[in-house]
Amino acid sequence: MSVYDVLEERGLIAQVTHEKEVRELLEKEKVTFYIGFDPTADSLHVGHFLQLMVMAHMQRAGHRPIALIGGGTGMVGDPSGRTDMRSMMTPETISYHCECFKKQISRLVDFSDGKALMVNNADWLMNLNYIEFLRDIGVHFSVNRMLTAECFKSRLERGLSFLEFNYMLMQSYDFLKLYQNYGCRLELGGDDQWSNILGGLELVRRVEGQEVYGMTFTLLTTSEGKKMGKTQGGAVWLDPKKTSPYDFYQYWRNVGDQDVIKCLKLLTFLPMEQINELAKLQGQEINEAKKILAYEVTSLVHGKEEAEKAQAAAQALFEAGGPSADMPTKTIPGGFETITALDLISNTGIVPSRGEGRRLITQGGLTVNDQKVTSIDQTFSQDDFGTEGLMVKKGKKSYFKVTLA
RNA sequence: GGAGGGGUUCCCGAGUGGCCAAAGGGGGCAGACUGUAAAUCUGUUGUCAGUGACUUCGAUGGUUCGAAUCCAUCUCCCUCCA
Repeated sequence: MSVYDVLEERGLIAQVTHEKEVRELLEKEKVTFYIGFDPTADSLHVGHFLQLMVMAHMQRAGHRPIALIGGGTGMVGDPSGRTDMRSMMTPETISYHCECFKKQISRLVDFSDGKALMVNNADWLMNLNYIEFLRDIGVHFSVNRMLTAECFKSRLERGLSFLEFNYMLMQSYDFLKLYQNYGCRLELGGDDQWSNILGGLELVRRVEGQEVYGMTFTLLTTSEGKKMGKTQGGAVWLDPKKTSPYDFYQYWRNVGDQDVIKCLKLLTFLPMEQINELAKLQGQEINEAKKILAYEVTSLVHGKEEAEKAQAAAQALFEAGGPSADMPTKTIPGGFETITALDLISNTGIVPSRGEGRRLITQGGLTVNDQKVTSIDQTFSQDDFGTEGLMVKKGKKSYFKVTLA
C-alpha cells in the first residue's frame, strides 16, 4: 500500500493537482516535498499538527520532507481565509517564532542525516531586488487570474493591500527556489493553500519547464464545519507552556461524537483496522474511542509519559472521583486562620475576577473536597488543606488542587 | 488630494443630553438533562462592595447641574472621485 493510499484512506487528502502522476511519483521515487509554516505565533497549534502528521506519514514512506519556515513570507502575511489584515511583526519576533517551531516539528519529523530539511524562506526573500523580482517572477503572473482565485475573494470585498496581494508570488517563488535548490517536486498544505500552491506549480513550469505537483489536506474542522483547535481563550497549542498536556488531553477527550473517528484517522497512527473497530461503538461506548484518541494524540505531541500522566489524572478525577498527583495545581500563601471560599478561588486564579467567583458559587458551581459550597462566606481553615491540599472543582469538568505555599 | 460615512462593553450590533454599566444576538461561565459528547431549556456575563462606589462607549480638551450622545482638535478605518 502506498503512502498515497494511506493518506487517502485516512481522509487526509482534499485536492490534488494531478492525481495519477502524484500517485505514481510517490510509488516509484523518493520524493522531496515541502510544507510551509508561517511564524505567526510562538507555538504551533493543532491545525499545524495535521500537517506534521502528513510529513511523518510521507517520511515513513521514504520521502524527504522540507519544513519551510516562512520567515520571509511571515513579514507579509497570508491573506487566504482571513477577513482582515494580519498585524505586522518585527523581524525579531519572527525569528523567535521560527526557533520555537523547529523544536516542535522535530518531535514528529526526523531531521537526522538529512532525512528531512528545515529551511527558512527569509534566506532568499529578504535580499531580493525589487526590479529583478518583478522582471523575473512578476511577469509570469496575471493579475486578472489572481483576482479570480478563491483565496482573495473574501478580501476583495473588504479590501486587500498590495502587500498581501504579493503573498502568492512569494510563496510561488519559494517553490521555485526549493525546486532549484533541493529538487523539490511536491508542495503540500492545508486546503486553504490551494491557490497559492497552484501559483507555485505554474511558476516552476514557466521558468523551468518542469511539471511539479501540489496536494492539499483536509482542514481540521468539526462536523459542523467549525475550525477545530479553538477553545474559549484561543488555540490549542502544542507548547506545553501554553496548553498543558492535561488540558490538551482533555480537549481531545471532549470532542464531539461525530468527530472522533475522523480525528483518529487524521491525528493518530493507529492502524485503520483498529479505527474501524472503534467506529462501531455506539452511544456511551464512544467514550472509549475518545480516550484512545486523547491518549494517542497527547502521546504524539507531548510524549508517552505526559500522556499517561494526563490519562491517569483524568481517570482519577472523573472516574474514581479522587484527587490525583497530576491534576492542575494552584498554590496559595499560607499563614491565615481561615479563608473564604471566594478568596480561595479568586486568589488562586481559578476564577478571573471576584465577580465571577460570586456568580460561580451563587449558581452552585463550586465544589471543595466533594462538598458543594453554598455560600461565598464559607470558610476553610489550614486544617482543611490536610497534607494533600484542597480539591477544588469548578463546574463539572475543571479540577484543581490547591496547596499551601 | 477632493467628497462622504464610521470607530460602543470578548465579538457583531442598537443607542443621538438625564430612566445607560448601556437593547438584541453570538460567544463565555454556571445550573437542569446526560455519556467528561451533541442538542435543548434556565440563569448569568465591567470592576470592587450585602440596595452603594468606581472605571468604560477611538484620544484629548470644552459646553452643561448632567454627555456614549453637543462642540473643537487629533487619530484610525471604510466608501466614492482623482
